[in-house]
Amino acid sequence: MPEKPEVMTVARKLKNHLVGREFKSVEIFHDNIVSYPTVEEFKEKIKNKKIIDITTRGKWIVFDLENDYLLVHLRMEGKFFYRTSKDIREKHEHVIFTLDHGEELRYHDVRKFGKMVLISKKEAPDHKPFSELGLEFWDSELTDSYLKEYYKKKSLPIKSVLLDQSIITGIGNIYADEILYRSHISPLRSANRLTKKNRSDIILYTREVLNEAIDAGGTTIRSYTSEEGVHGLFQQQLKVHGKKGEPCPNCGANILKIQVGGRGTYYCPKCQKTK
DNA sequence: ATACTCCCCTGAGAGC
DNA sequence: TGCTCTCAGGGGAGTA
Repeated sequence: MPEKPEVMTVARKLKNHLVGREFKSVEIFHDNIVSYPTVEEFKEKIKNKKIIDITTRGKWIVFDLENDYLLVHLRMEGKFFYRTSKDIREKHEHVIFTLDHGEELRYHDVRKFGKMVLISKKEAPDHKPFSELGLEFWDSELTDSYLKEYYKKKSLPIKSVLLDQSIITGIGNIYADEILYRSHISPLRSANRLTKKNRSDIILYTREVLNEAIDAGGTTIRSYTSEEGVHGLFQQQLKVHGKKGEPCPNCGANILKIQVGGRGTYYCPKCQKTK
């Protein structure tokens, strides 16, 4: 389940291999992966597009193609592999880009949850998904007063609000738990009842957790691995996520697992106070 | 406007 | 062994 650190790791690997190359054509084997424009337009527009750069915005991988952006969201299990036209297509390879030199970039996604968007740079800023993404965690505009403006309208649990990509973008289920643990805030607290100190801690520890995870190359958990060198080690530094029944590293209390907004949520009931 | 529910999709793991 | 059931979850759509 790639979040910002994993997406950045994948994007960096792709960049090293693909900048300066060209998409010759593309084959789509599962139409729902392409969310914009139509599949036919997507196939037509991608032809002979040179890859200038590869970056990220939120959890999206951004292929900079001169006049267009190709955006890819890996969702739960999306991965890229390099193959050649001689390799038979595997069961879960749904999109195959033909590059030069007979090489192919294949998008593999067991759950078929991933999404791709091909959009001109001109219309991109006012179009989904760019138009609905909040601040990156490193943005200097991410301040207590910025969060306050959003949080004051939110009675939802802070865990759910951390996953709202229109406020801070890039946080997913694993890092949300870790951020709240370090902030000593219960995942169940309503966002509009947080103190200024709570909001400042969220910003501080969001940056701390995500930067540490990036340094570790991301988190490798459950099915999420990638042939393209994403074998992150941050799972070794997780304090609460996935630790149900284990002692809290801080106080020794049993880590609990609950559901918050339909998401599995791990926390220490002693360190992370409800008020 | 916010918040809630359902849905997408498949494989892993539990229970029998 | 092999079957059926439940769960995992980011985010979009539809509805209250």
